[in-house]
Amino acid sequence: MAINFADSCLINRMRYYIELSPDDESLLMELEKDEVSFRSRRRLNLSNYPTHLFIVKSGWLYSYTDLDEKRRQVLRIHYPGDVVGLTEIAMQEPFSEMRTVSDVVLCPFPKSRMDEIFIQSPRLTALIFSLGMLDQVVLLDRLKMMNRAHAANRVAHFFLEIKARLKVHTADPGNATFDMPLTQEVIGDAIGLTNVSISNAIRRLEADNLLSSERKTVTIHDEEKLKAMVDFQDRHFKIDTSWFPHK
Amino acid sequence: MAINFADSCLINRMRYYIELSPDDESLLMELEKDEVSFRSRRRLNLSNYPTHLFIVKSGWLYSYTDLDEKRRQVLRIHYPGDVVGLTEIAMQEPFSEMRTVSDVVLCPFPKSRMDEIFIQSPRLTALIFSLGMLDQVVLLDRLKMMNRAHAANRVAHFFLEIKARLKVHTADPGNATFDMPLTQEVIGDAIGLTNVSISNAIRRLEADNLLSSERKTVTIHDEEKLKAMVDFQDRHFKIDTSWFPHK
DNA sequence: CGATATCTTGATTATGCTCAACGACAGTGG
DNA sequence: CCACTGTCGTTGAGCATAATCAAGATATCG
Repeated sequence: MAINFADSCLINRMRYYIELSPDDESLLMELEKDEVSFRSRRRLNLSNYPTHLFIVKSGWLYSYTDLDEKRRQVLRIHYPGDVVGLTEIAMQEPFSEMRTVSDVVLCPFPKSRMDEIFIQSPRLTALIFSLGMLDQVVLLDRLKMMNRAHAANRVAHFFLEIKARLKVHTADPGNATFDMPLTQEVIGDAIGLTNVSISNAIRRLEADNLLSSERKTVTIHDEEKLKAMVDFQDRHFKIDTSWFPHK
Repeated sequence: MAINFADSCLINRMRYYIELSPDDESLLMELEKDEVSFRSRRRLNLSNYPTHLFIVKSGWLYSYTDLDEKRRQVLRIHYPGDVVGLTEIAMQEPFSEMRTVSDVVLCPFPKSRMDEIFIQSPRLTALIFSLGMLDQVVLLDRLKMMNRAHAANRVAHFFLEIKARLKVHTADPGNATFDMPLTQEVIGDAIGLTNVSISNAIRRLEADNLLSSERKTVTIHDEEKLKAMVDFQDRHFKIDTSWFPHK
């Protein structure tokens, strides 16, 4: 019955940043008691969970909103160790829909469970708050690229961000090659381009020998050069925990 | 010596959403003990406050990052009642710069003061957390407009967002006319257009009799029509507080 | 009042969009 | 095992929106 700590991506991710007390770990494990599985490439019907948040236990999924009949905005890509729904915690009605990219296992828990964390662990609260704010910074980075960068640079930045996130969220050792199960259409809807432009951009990046992409994987050939080219900052690698409560 | 509650935009804004206990109010008032003033249209030098956050007591300012020599991305507009710097709380180094739009009074307080709130008031913590997440939703709305909407719609959406925010942040009764001290260049840098395009877009909106803009004010002529046109949602008006801790 | 910042308007250019057709591939069922 | 289907990625032609460059008009500040 005891959950192995190593099984929880969320706990591993939290541990990446701070030391967790046994109490903190129990609090987090409590959130992953239940599991629900979803098949690949399905729209999630979460009407059974109107006031729940979800921890991603395995698989990729993304949230989006429709704009008109043919266009949509992909808001966020979710990886194992993410908490899905935090962004919407203040909303009375859901404002986004979800789709799975691969087979996915989610752990639903009610919003009100956040209370217990807020009440029992100021230190964990500070970390969750910080990670939420960090997501905002990542969003601002994306906004910046959308507004000002050309297609190829947007795509390169998008891939670098995914690589940086995978490194913290999973046991990824940081290899040059990593999984990219998203279709070009989804990437386009995320960074504001059409699938056609994504295709052209990737081919241009390949021609310049900066990266290559085949069969749902991406290989970064010269990470430093690429980072410099798009002014990429890894927001996940290190955060400021110096001000956290000590308890 | 006693601060009048009504003097604090932040407390007023918080009160808009939940009832504050006397302890909560003291916690918040503690944050506004110090004041620093800045002149209009200045770049803020905050190197004296490397680990501080700021409550905006009066005036408008904005944060931005430079992209290249000639372009920058305006990240956020800050109004009275905002907490500036929350987004960067997890960053070890500042990632944005600030400029005042009008004369501004800020109340600086150290990051670590957030601890006291986390430790002493889970209810206030829940509210601050929710408002942070709400900012993310607003950011996602903006991202959506940037990626998919044409110039005029972006500008209209931007104005509607400001109007909605002013209503909650200040004692603004929701008049059709409101202050808009930002230059067209700043607006452009915020929503990813050049000053030229902003000018054209505003003139088109005026020609269509949807709004008018003169001398640093904007008047919305048909708010409902405009909201429908750009699919605007007011994220500030009402938030879900049902799950908050009661104490 | 002069100096500067801001806004307006026009001509030209460029990037990405739309529309469209084709090829590669995976999954399905006969 | 193979034809069938649908998704996904590639490539090309023409088009549209906003960028750039530039000059003139207006407003604002000291």
